[in-house]
Amino acid sequence: MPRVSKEQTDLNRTAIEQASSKLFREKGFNGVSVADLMAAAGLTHGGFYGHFSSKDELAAVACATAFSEASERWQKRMQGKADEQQALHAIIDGYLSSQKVRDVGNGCPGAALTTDVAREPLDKPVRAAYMAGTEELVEILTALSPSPDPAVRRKTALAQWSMMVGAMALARATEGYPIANELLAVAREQLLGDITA
Amino acid sequence: MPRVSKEQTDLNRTAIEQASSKLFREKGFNGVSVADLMAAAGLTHGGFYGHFSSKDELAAVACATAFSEASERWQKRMQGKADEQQALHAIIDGYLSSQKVRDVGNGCPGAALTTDVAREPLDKPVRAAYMAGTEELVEILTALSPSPDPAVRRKTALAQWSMMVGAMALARATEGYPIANELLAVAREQLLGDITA
DNA sequence: TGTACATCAGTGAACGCGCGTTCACTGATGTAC
DNA sequence: TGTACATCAGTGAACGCGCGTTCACTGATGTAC
Repeated sequence: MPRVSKEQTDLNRTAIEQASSKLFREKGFNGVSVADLMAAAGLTHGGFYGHFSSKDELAAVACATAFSEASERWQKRMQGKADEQQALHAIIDGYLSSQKVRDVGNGCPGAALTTDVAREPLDKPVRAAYMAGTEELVEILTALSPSPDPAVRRKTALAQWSMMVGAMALARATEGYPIANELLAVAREQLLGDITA
Repeated sequence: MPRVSKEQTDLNRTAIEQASSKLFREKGFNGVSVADLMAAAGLTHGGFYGHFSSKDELAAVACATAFSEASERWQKRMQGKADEQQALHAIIDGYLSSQKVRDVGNGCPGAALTTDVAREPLDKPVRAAYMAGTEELVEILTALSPSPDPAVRRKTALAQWSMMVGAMALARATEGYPIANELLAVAREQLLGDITA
């Protein structure tokens, strides 16, 4: 039953993007096939190239989608918080949860895709997408820094970002061992302690 | 010209391990084929299963090898340093170099293999190898912490480790953009500043 | 508004290719006398 | 020490399989009258 309404076509494309955004984070770019992605979107593999020119192109789109989702998640956590300190607290606390260790598919693409992106050639579109997404999240952290000096705010945000990504990536790789929880706890303590102090 | 002396057999096995240790870090477990690994060791693919029972088993061995190399590299950097503070300085400074961003194959496996290991099932041997290697490096950092309290030393080491791995992984993923160097610089500043302070 | 037809989103078979692993074979190494 | 032979590390063809991508086809959608 081919040919589908324009609305359905858009829905299908969105479904592919969202399935990819999730599956790429879980299994990496090379860990999921085009057929897997299409099946997860409820379609068959042949129609893929009607939506995207290559798997590479989709990787970039899915990466951007994942960062957008993360950004929205952060915005949502900030809502209703009394001040910047509490907003930052909510973001970091939500980020470094042991639940997120297991749920890579709905977690931060910054931590889930690092090495995948790092292994792509420098001119691949996914690299630009990853970098833009990173800046988007660092921007949010920067806005929440208490310092009046913009340079210090930026530095604080970048240091927080490195620690958040590092602790989460390491906790995932050491999942099941005591050190995984230690890493999360120490990062939380250090990052939240810095805020309160 | 098959059948080779026992000494040569050992040399060949070591060559496979070292080539794998490097290539897995560069391209990931799924990014290199058994044939690639054997070719890099100067052999043909068929002989692989005389040395290892599977690619999975080799992944664990290569992971352990990479961490051992890293540990030795750290020990070497510590040599001749006047005190713990200077030794720690040397390790961190060497770790966060922009040269290491490009030379993944000779860099820290902790940062190079995070997501690869995180995607392996919990019972795979490579996970135990990664965890043991992590503990090995964290141990070194712990020994260099200035605090008299063992719990504090451990926490300091874990926080440093998260920051080092996070900054390096992110710098690699954003290589070529200004933020890559920013991330390295900020992490260095924060980690080395903590020492001096 | 109804009808006739062109469009084109999605299907599934097929393509060439590279993967992890197996295996019959080779011939230098190692050993038994 | 020299010789005859068994061993087995390494070779390369072959296996079944899944990959990214292409393409002829289908039939509901969208359009022109």
